[in-house]
Amino acid sequence: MAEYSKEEIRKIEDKWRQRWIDKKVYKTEIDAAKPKYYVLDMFPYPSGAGLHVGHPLGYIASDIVARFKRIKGFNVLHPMGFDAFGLPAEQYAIEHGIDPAISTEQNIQNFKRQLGKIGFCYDWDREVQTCKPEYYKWTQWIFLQIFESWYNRKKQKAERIELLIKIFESEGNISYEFPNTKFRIQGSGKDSFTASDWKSFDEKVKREILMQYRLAYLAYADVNWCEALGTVLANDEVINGVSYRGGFPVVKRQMRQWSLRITEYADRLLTGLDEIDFSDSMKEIQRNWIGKSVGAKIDFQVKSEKAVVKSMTVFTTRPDTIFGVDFMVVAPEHEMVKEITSTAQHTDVDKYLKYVESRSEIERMAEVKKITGCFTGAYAVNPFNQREIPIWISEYVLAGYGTGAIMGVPCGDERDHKFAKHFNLPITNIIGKFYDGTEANPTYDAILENSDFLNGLIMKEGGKVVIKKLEEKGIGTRQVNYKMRDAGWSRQRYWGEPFPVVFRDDTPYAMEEKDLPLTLPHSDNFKPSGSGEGPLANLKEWININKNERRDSNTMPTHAGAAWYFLRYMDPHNTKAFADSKNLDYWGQVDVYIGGSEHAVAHLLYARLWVKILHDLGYLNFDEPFKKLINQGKITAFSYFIHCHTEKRLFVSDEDYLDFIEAHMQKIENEEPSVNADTSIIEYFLRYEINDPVEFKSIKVPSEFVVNEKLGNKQGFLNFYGGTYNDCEFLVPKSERGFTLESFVEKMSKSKYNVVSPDEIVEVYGADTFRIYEMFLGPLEQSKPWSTSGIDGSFKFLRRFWNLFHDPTGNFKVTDAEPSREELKVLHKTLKKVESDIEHYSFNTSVSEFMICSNELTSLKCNKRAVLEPLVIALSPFAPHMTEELWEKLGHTDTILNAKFQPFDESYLKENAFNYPISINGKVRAQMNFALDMPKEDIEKLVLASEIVLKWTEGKAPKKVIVVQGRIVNVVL
RNA sequence: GCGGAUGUGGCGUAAUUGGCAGCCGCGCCAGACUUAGGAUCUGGUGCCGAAAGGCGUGGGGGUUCGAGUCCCUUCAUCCGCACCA
Repeated sequence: MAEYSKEEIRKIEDKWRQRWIDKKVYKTEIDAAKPKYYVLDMFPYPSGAGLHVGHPLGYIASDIVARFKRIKGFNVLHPMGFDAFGLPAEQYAIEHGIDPAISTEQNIQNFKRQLGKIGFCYDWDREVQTCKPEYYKWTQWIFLQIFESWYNRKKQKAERIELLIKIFESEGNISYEFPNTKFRIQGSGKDSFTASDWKSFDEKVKREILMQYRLAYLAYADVNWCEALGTVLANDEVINGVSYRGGFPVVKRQMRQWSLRITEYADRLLTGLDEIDFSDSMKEIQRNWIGKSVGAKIDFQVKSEKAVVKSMTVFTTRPDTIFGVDFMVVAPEHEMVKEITSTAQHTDVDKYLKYVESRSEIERMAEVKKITGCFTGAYAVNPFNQREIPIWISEYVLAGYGTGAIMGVPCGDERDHKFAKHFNLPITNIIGKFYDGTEANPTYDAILENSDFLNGLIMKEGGKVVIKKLEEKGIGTRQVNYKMRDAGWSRQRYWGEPFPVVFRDDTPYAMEEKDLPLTLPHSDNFKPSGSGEGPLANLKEWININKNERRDSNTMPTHAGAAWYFLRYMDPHNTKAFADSKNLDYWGQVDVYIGGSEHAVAHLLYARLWVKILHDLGYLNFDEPFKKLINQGKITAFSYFIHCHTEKRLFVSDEDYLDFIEAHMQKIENEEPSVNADTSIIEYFLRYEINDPVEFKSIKVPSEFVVNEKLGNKQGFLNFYGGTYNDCEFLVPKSERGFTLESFVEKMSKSKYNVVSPDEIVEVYGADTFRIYEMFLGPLEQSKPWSTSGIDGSFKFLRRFWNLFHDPTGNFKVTDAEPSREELKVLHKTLKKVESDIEHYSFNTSVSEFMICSNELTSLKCNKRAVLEPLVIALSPFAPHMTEELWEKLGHTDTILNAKFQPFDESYLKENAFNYPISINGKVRAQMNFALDMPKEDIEKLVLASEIVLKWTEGKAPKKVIVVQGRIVNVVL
């Protein structure tokens, strides 16, 4: 009748999925009476390939948490949406001429269809799609808030730009220097102005000055220009000098770009990490990316022929080593290089600059160990002892970090030391025996020598002393530097949010809120202009509003939509605000955020930044978006290959192939095979006149033809290659255990023929088995290759659980009989373990516990309601369909989602006796049962008197007896 | 080079945080049943050994009555950053 068969599963799962939709069981509303819980998945980019089995891993985990929290009495927000703007849809459009809006919509429908089959408890009424005008209206609106604000360093928070204007009107910028210290006011050429200066500036100059302070600003900046993609890439989209997509070369180029002044938030992004629960590695990646270093900025006087340049500034983290400076190095791109180069060095410097220019980014990165450089002929003067120090240029100093100039301290810095040795520069030792003459020592513990007023001081203390002296002399100060750059926010792309600004006289003005959204115009030409402007520049009537007004041809990066989507879920249909405060205050921070670690820097930093800005501007009462982050491991895939001898037209199994290699290697090494080598395999292949394993080629076998690591569908495989191999013979494997294939782990990808879609698994086993199996694979955060071997175990478990409620003929049979103490113990043990495991995101062990429980109840033949009902509830987060069906069969009319998770009762778990392992010298030799409250002394006596212990002690008194109550007894001889 | 993580049966993994190493599942072995299925059920299964017993958590050393767990050292693999002064 009602066996847990594949047909029955399909019926049950379809039935409940439909009913959940009809009854809107996942609809979420604010409920002040309940504590809230916000469970968030990183929303997917809807790619054309659809979901593969890796995607749902995190979604299943978060779904379990959401359902669990719900039956624990929380009001749970668990939404889903789509990160729908992005490059692939646009590239697809360029190749196939299909509007990204259409292909994206199709992909989203496909994703939703696939997600719908797995039984997730998303409230789809709250779905967001970042490419929808209703949504990106608010992305643009938030962008404008950022544009209309500046960072008040004194208060360490963002404020409205109007406040800054007020300050300028009353005192100029005396107390608020330009964030970009190189900026000079047009006309005056100065970097500061007074209140009356401000009033005298015209509109354009005022706007330009304000632009220097805005948190979203437009500026010429070195950007990563990728010729092949015809666009600018963010730093995190460039890997080893090539684009992360396609691997095309990337060069530096100056462009007028929008940027977010994230560097102002560097410190808060850093300290904020202390109050959120991210993994150590994730925090470390962010810290690394922010790259804070504390040190000093020091001015050195410069002596050069032309004497145009009076001084240079270096950044150092080690001002304490000031007397160990033997040379200066500036970046080849440094602006003063031309001015300070002496006539004698002119040719050499020119030659060197040409060489540096000729080197691509990739070469520079690949050859970081290569030491190059050139003397400029100029000198810097050590401000404390007037020593003249030669100024060099070298590519190991980066123009973009610090001041683009360093002081070389060869005894303390490894790179400086190598440089000095390479160019035969003298090395001053200021750390005595800590420097051995062959290797730099970056210690902080040395007592300084040869260091004038620092002599005798420990290095750790020296820095402060030096900074104080520098400040007295007015030639230096404490300085903090960050590796992190401001975030480039413009993309020369079509498929993204247009910037809600209007240019008048080349100056951007914010659009008014009532005119938002600035919708993305329809286009048939998605190709970038290639000159640096995006495809929107092709739409002349859109770009040029009128003679004096122009729009921005760039769009925002995908990060924009993703930087705040978790806020929109709280109030997704609001047309008056990005979300109202009632919703924002109720749902607050995301309690747990589950997603991949690949978003460690970009997405998570931008989301944190936007929340901090919105917090500063008074829209949010929290300033970190995610309380806890969990990174699910990647699911990789096995790719399979078959060994083929294309000339002899033979296929051979991996097993035989490996034996052949082994025998072959032994033959080469020993002239003749060793005694235990299997020589028959060589003879076997000799029959086909095959002498060497290298004659075989590996041919890809798409994973759909593979069953349990073996070739499962021979004909399918042959058809896949269109009959090319139909004449090939399959050598019968020696073990006769099936045709094993060569396999290794790769990323799951359409092009690698190794993608496994959840659809096929759900089709065969049902969603519940799929969910259980993915969780049972191992710890959530661990990466693992996908393999279906073993999924039967999960299926069998569910069937066994189902069978507890049914008699052998499949009739529902649950009794109201009193459960035995033993049965109750099984129940409460399971409830206890499962609850704590879910709280710790240890889903594999909770599945394991359910298996143990159902095994035990099966052998107890337990079919009692009092035991089974709480278990159905407990299992419902993992297997929602089956448990909902059982719940109904148990006579309930409401959904199991509204049931209550039964807390375990410790009293059922209490034992009064314990089976002590008795170990002798740490080795367990026996078991003895004693009452748990039996005093140690009594246990000791009984143990020592026991036959087994007497056998080992041989009558001698033991040295020591350790009795740990409720744990173990150890007798030391 | 720096930083983070991980090493346990044939495989995926577990071990109440210092207390019986190998739970649960796959696979494998044996048996039962049978409508012969890639089904189901029962039992077994770390390695060596006939057994007694011995050996076992990447290797070496240490602390401890007791170490997969703590400390030192070393090796391997994966991930992130990488001339950041």
